[in-house]
Amino acid sequence: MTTFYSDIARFPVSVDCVIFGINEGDLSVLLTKRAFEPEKGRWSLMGGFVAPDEGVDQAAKRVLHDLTGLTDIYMQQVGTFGSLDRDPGERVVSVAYCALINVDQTDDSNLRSHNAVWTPLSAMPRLGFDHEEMVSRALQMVKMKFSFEPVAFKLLPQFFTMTSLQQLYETVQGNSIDKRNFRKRALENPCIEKTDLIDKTSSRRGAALFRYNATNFNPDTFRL
Amino acid sequence: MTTFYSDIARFPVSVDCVIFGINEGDLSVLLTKRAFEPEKGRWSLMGGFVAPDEGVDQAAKRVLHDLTGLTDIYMQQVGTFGSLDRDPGERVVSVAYCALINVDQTDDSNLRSHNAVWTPLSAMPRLGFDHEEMVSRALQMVKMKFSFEPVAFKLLPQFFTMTSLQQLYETVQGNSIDKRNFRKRALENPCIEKTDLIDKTSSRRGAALFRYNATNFNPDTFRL
DNA sequence: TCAAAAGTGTTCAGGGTACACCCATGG
DNA sequence: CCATGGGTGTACCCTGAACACTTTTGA
Repeated sequence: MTTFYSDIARFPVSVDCVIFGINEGDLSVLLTKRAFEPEKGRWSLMGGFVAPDEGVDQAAKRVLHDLTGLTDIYMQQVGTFGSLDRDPGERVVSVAYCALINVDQTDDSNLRSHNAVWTPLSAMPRLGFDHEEMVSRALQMVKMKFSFEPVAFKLLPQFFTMTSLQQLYETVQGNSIDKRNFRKRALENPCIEKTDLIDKTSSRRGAALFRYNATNFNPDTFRL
Repeated sequence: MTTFYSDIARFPVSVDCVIFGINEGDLSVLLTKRAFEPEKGRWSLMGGFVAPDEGVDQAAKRVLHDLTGLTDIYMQQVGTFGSLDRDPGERVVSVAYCALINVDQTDDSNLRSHNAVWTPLSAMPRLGFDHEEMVSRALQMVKMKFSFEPVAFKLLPQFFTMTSLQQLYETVQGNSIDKRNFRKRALENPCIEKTDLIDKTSSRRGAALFRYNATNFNPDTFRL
């Protein structure tokens, strides 16, 4: 390859992943306790450097995959953080990504070997670098999308009850929602399908299980 | 400074600016004809490389300032483009920014010396690199913000008529708006203030000039 | 006097919100 | 039989959309 650019600075480029999941009913983020300098011993997001033979988005998927074992995960760029002093080790430009995953599908032993822990948003420790800013920006982005895009289902198992879906919306949006209004709105979306399955774990009566069907998703009418 | 990271790749990081303005009534973008390889002779966004002693956001402001002479300009990150092959010259990671400026305030001679031209969105040529994607993403972002944030005023002169404000909204949103409804909504926002000034250039009767007053801006109620 | 843009209220419908009771079942 | 969560319909209000005529003044 011919190189046209000379005399210009080059920087390490990293990706940092804000990974959201519902753990024990709480909206949580995967955090790791750093095993290396800089910021050794502090909690931080899972990240990694972009390699010469991979795109930046690709690097984010690799980091997520190494940590969780998951592939084909929806990831969204949150933003790029490029202040001079954001990394005390060296000047690094970092691209933050946000992922929404179903906690049940993660490989627990893998998480343990990376010192990764699901941490409820309500009990977040201080994070190293500018990772708190990344988390809050990612959260804000998720909140915005929740009403107009079917992102909630990425956090839930394939089959879920209306109550669990509603609780998820209440958690993320931080308010309480009227049950009847919520169910009415939900069922207006053809992509939310009732199945014949019944969940008996949460009540004596049993609750119908629903499923998200992407085939019936209509981006113009979806609303929740 | 101690360096903790070794054996990792380093890349040139660039910024590219999608600069919107209203030129002769058209929503336009500042494009330049590239004077250097790669992609010499093609139209592209104005960009530059991030220097070792400046933050990424700072670099974007510098590029904008060099081109337009403007300072203190609202710039918003659009996203980071990091595909392997996005730049034929060398692998470059680029952060796209979006700026909204008032065309009247730009230094025309400066623009000329940079081969920069205001180009209506309706007559965009093909752009080099992945700049078309950057423009469309930036435009989408502006459209989203237009209703809920007072960004329109960044494109207009300090004093403006209701009609010009409405035309701007119609242009950006791509629809036509009822005059009475628009004016009613506009005046519900205390940050839009009527002045005693009258513009006689656009009609025999003369139109009242309004002003955006940031002091009275309320982020929770603003709507247009 | 006429052309051209400025300015001004009301009506109606649809969507969103508030609200309370019966059902099914396991223990 | 009772405690627990599941499931259902209606009334009202308010916001957003549709709609037409008068005013001013320079040429």
